[in-house]
Amino acid sequence: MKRNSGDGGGRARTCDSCQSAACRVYCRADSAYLCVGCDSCIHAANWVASRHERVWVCEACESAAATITCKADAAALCAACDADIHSANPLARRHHRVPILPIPGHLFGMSQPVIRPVYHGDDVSGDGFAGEEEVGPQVEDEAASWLLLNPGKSKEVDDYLDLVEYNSCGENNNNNNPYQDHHQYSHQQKQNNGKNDRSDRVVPVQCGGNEHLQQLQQQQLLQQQKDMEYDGSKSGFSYTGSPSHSESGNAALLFFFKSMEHDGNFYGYQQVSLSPMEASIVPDSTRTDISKSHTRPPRGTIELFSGPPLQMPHQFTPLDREASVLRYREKKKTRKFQKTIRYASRKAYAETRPRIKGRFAKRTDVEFEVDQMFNATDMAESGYGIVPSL
DNA sequence: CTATCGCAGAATACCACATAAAGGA
DNA sequence: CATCCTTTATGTGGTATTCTGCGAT
Repeated sequence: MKRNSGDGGGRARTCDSCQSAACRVYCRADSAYLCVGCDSCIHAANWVASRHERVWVCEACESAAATITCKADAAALCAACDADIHSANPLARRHHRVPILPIPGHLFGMSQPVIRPVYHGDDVSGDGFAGEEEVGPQVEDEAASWLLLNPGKSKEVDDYLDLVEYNSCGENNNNNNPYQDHHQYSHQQKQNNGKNDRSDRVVPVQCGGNEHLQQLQQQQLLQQQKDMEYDGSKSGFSYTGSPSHSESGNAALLFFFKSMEHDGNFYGYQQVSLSPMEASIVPDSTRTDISKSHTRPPRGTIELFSGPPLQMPHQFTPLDREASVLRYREKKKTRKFQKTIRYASRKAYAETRPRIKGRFAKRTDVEFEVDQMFNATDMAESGYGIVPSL
């Protein structure tokens, strides 16, 4: 896990039991932070243990017990993060928040909240849309259709993602760790993306068992994928994701907002680049819903969303719907599509750095001296030194 | 109908190094 | 508690390479 940079906060707390995985729940009875696996082991051991009152760990800082649930964001937050996040802007202040409820039973099969990575920043930045867009009923439907999954759709999506089978797979797995399962899956997917093997494996191999059955499942999934992609295009919104910089692990998302289909034709699509830092401070249920309800993201992205088996949102009240649509519109207005430079100084250095075939090259002594001379001259002329960081 | 090829465009990897951030003294 | 030093992780851009989708054959 990358170290949080900037004002993002501290590191995720590790499980008090295994000391390795990131904790997800806080057991009040044991005063212990636990990962999903350990929680399952410990609290499924006996009836008394299962009655331990537990709460989710704050999804923002991942290091303190959550005290409130933000209904608008579908996120469990600690008091500090709640104050931080919901004082950011008037819209955030309007979020409906309630004291967090203890987790009943054990984690698997929970309806909410969904454990997922949290991104900080203020949503999809960028603005690829030329000018203001009209918000017509079509757009509203578009927003609603993706924001608010109805139970019927959930089933569809569930089927498509093969969640049922996948979940059961995870349960059958020896380590009982859905996080690891997911990671293994993504890793496997990476391994399989060679030119000679284009069959993006959806069904995890470790499920083992009948090879023929797996092939059949793969075929079905491919067909379902095709269907879903078509449906996604029709609804005017599909997305794919990729890490912008695999080296740094900085997983940026690439959202492709396919324009609405009119008269059976597509009118191009627009691309949104979203880095985790550009994503919203408030854990965004909208984005989460999108991630859950769309086509399987390509390699790289899956790691970003690695977590326990995906769960569909439980129930949306009219208030939730209104809030979600409102947030969707707000985001659409403030989208920025161009790349955001976080450190101008780094950009400046990168631009002046010597390159060989586009790659950064080592500076020779001569170049270094010349560079220093120029720097000295610049400082003398401008009175400024290094370009200040943003 | 399927397989293969070529092409175009998108996505990703790679590099060095300044700097932010964390931790220890 | 504040300061300094060391270590580690991150971010930056241009080009080459790889991947992917699609049409032609």
